[in-house]
Amino acid sequence: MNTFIKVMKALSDPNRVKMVKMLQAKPLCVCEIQAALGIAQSTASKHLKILEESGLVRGFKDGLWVNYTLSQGNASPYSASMIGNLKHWLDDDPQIRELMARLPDIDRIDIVGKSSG
Amino acid sequence: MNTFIKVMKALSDPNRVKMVKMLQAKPLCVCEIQAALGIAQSTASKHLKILEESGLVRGFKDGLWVNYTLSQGNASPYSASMIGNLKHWLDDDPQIRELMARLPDIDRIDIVGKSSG
DNA sequence: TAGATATATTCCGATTTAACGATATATAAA
DNA sequence: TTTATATATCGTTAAATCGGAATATATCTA
Repeated sequence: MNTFIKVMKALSDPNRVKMVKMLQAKPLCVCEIQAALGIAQSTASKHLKILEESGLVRGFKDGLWVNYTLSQGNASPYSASMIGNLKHWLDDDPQIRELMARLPDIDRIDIVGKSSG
Repeated sequence: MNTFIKVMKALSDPNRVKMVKMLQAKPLCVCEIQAALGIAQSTASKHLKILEESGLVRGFKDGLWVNYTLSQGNASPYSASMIGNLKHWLDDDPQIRELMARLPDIDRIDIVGKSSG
């Protein structure tokens, strides 16, 4: 029961759902997700932790960066099923469309140093 | 997006998930659900309202009673899909098993007057 | 070692949520 | 109309949640 509740709670927040949709396109680091959603770094990091603990995403450390990806059947059947559903769900949503349209322009290389200039 | 979030939020609470599982077996009125879960009447009523607004359940008035049932494809694809998933999900869960085992004994006829005796 | 940087964690305030008791509403029966 | 009863709503309280700023941690570079 708790495993199921965790997945439902993880998907109860618009920012976390947006993160899942973004990760369908490509792996992203925290700073890219933060930039795409326009939220604080700590907020992005915390949301990703909740997603990870639900089994929906995984984080792979690569030097200073942590690359997040969608889980691939390794976690619970609930998270696996929801990841499958979300492959097509919400594709028509205006917020999601706008976000996905901007995603190709989001790149950690462009983000570096943005805050100071 | 909001439609999807509502379904996820509705299924983020253990008592509401239990209600959905119970309604798989048979339609139930508020007082039966309240009795099965051991919660206050106002609490049961509010949870059912949240489930109804998410499209997961529907309430049919019958005199003094309101019979709640699972929705049947009339609502959003999200609620329809989750209702389908929950047909088999959580059947092994200890809390759900115990609840479902007690369900045949729950009947509004037996509940009437229970509080004063 | 010292400095820079990406991420995680902590702290705090604002909002939401869940629970209950009390009350309001609607309907059936007397 | 009065009484009883099933459900819905309101008011309140405690706990959970979300957001950002500040700080801690880890890693790369000089």
